[in-house]
Amino acid sequence: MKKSLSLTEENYIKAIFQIGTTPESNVSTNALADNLQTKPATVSDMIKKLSHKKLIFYEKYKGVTLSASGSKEALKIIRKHRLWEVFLVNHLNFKWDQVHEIAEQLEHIKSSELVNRLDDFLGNPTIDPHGDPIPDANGQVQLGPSKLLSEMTSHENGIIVGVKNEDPLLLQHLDKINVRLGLHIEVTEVNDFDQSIQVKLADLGTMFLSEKITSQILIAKNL
Amino acid sequence: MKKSLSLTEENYIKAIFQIGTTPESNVSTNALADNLQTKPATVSDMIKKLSHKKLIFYEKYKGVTLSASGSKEALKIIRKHRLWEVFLVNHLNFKWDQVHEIAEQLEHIKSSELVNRLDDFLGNPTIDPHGDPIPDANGQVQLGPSKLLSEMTSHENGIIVGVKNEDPLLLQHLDKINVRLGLHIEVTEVNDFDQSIQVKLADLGTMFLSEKITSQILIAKNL
DNA sequence: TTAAATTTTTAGACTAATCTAAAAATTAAT
DNA sequence: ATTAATTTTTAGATTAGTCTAAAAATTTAA
Ligand SMILES: [Mn+2]
Ligand SMILES: [Mn+2]
Ligand SMILES: [Mn+2]
Ligand SMILES: [Mn+2]
Repeated sequence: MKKSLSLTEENYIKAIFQIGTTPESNVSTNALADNLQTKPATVSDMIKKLSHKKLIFYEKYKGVTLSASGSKEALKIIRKHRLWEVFLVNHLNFKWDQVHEIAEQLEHIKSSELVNRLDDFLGNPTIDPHGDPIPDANGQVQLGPSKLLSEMTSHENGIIVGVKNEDPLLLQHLDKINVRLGLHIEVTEVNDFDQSIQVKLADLGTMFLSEKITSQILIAKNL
Repeated sequence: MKKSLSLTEENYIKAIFQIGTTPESNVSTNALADNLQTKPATVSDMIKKLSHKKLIFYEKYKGVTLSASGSKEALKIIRKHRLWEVFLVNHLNFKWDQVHEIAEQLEHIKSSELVNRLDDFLGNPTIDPHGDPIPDANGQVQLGPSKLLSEMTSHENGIIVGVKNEDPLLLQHLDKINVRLGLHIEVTEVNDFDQSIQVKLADLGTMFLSEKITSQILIAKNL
């Protein structure tokens, strides 16, 4: 039986997964240090360990990518994180801006039985409170097509399906201006100078959104 | 703001609380080493640290007792442990013999907001699945009078209100012989030789119970 | 009340995770 | 194509938590 990952190792694996885009872009030492709020020297050490454990592929000075077993571990952690976020919002009445920090702790609880029962208790949700897809017990994620609101042009429309970032300040702001998942949105005007746009939100009227915000909002085609 | 306790420190504080009886019996180094599955030398070191942090009172070679702040911390951890056990049994359909290990992890999740919301979600339970009282948000526990089944004499009767031990093998055995919390029990005979007793359980008829079992079962007066 | 047994503490060492400072390799700019 | 800037790795320390072995204190027994 292979020994289970330490909390720190889990956080590295998750960070590598989340920084790395598809397909396999090599994740740099500095990017990891940044993401994990640690120093490059520390990352270099940990990378050697994870590489030795065959969780990542590593060539000196070339960055890392997850191996198959590394990806599997990452997906398990992300699954737990997102299921717990659903629990916190749907059953404990937390707001979507309050759950990420707590889920950062809960995602490390080790018990596959617990995760699967939690999944059932929650009704096998497919997305978390921020619109992120929840991997199933086999690590499969199904992810509908979507694009950033910042990439849409005049008269394009769709449904708000996610936010890319879980910064509480962003989420609270979106709450305040009534931008929520599931709402229909239509771009009415794009300002070429600063990329700010005007949108019509469901039946709540029109509003202006800065590029800082539109670059964090995911829209799906309104089929 | 005082830095929060490490997972290890929390486990020491909890162990000291649970070993120490009322009033303040000094908890020995060996008892702690035993309970925490570690070595006396390790305990000696940690004791110095906890003493320095004023969580325990310590005199060399004399054992330790919790300070007021130490007790407060212990009660917070125990509250979390027991609330999570209620969640696991009542909402995720775990059996009472399956929850202790998982609760050992969940009890270290740090968020008072989470604990209090969980408490409300569960309906502010006063006991956990093993009959142990759950401290409230202020650390208050209310504990009805009870005695061990092993201390009862012929014709005494009462209600089964708790088990002292969470060993899965004990709990599974109690399940198998239909010994559950809330049942009425009457001692029909005590065997002086081996302290085994015969009992009448609710309307399930009579059975024999060894001292090993009766010494783990708590009975309250049937008022 | 000495001696023996037990408990507890100290001394010294190890691992995981971290840091700073400096060296080495890579990448970008002249 | 050299040089300069940046990134990454190594070297050497540090802290928390742990261990073994040995010394010191306490408790128990003769
Ligand atoms: Mn999150
Ligand atoms: Mn999320
Ligand atoms: Mn328990
Ligand atoms: Mn319990």
